[in-house]
Amino acid sequence: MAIRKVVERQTGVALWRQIADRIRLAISNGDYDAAGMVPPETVLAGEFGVNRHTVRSALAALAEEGLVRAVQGRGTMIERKERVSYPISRRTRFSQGLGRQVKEIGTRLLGHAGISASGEIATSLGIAPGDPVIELRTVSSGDGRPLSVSSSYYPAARFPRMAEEFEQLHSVTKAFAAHGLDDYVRVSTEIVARHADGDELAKLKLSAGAIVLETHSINADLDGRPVEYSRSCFAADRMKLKIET
Amino acid sequence: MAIRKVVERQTGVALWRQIADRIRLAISNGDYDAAGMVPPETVLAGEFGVNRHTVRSALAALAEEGLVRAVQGRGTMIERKERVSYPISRRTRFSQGLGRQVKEIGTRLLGHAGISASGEIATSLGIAPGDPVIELRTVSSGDGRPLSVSSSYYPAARFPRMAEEFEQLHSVTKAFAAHGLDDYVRVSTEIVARHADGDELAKLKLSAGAIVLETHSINADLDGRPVEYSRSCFAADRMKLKIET
DNA sequence: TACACTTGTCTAGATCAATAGACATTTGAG
DNA sequence: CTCAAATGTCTATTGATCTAGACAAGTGTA
Repeated sequence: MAIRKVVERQTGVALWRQIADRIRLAISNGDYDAAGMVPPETVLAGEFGVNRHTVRSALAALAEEGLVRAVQGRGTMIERKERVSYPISRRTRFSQGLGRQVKEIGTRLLGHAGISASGEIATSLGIAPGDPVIELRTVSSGDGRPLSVSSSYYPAARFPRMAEEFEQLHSVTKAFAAHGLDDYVRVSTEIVARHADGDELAKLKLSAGAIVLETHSINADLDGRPVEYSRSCFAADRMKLKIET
Repeated sequence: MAIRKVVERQTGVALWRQIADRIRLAISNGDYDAAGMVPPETVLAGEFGVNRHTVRSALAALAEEGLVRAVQGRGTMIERKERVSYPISRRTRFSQGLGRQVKEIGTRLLGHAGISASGEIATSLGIAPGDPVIELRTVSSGDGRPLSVSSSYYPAARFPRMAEEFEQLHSVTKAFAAHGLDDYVRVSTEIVARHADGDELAKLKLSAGAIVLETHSINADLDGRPVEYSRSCFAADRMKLKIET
């Protein structure tokens, strides 16, 4: 059959990258599960209507990501296909949600700072502009692959030891508990998608041109008072967000 | 000051496109609101560390999108900056949610078909593989700009006249009501981000390399029986998703 | 072993992306 | 009016991307 899959020229996105993105999507959709392999280069070249060399560039990029492995004479095998599902609900907790999908979860503290709340941070936390907040910058990984980078903000008046507690306990939930807050719920989450900037590419170990899902979320205590405002960037080709309502 | 904003070379994404994406983001973040204009080409070229011609290519792409307008001698003015917020909650209804953000909302039926349920459709609707479902393909616009394309699936046994009713009433909620279903709720929504394919680029009138937010959502009646499974693609640079939990 | 099929490598040429510099044209302020 | 500042247009050059074709080398099957 050889359905012609459309790629566009002169758009500022190289053909090999468009094709790499399409193949990555097909792998993660399970389109090639039957064989466990990507179709031969000549077949892909035919489907996309490009030269075989262009397909090879795309496959080389995916091999660089560790997604596929080419073996001369046999073909190109799929090494990894999963896209981790991150559940968002009233009881969103980072490590719990990923649960069985990844064996080993790590959240590393990149840095922390005491700053004064500006526009969106103050609004989201329901405090006055200029009030002190504590900022935690973290990167989270699953099985060694970075999944997200976050900046989280906490009202310093209520959670003065947030940075130190988090450093010790490696958990926001436990750091809240150390301040006497036993429970909290997700109030709202905003989601946008965009291209990753240079800093995110480095921290998430992405190849440039990659997409991130950026979320702005607010957690509140059971009385509805905001306790955390958080901006996270998820590597879009490794994650999906699952909203439970 | 002239902070060096990072763009990466040899990544398969042209510099002018990376820069266009960054400027679009800055506009939508309101970074240039004070002046109502984009900084001069020479300044942008300095910030990004590229030639002025490269910046001009980026601005030309944004002008093509209708986001900015350049005037010789004056500068490049911002024409449009909003990103429509689409709320997702238990009571998600397309047109209600957009409400005051856009004046005029339209959902156009691209086509419909009677098909038999395959894997994900059957699973999501809780019916047997091979059972008949009705597929509606639609494109939704706000103030003339296309915002999303969707394929929605309904169990034909329960909603046999879905296509005809929708065609008449231009509303899923009303078409459900015509079948005797007065209320339904959003059960789950999965969100991934990826590059748009050729078909989506055309239907959403995007410039290639653009990003879409793809959602897979399930709506159910008040007894928890699924009534709709829907796959939607939102133009990521025009929309954000707001989750209320 | 012989063969079909696959990936790996090389060369050469065409087109696109980016840089560099020069100069024209328009606008708004003094 | 005069001038500075901004966008518009042109030429030339370099490097990246894509195409085209040929052949080498590894794999699995008959």
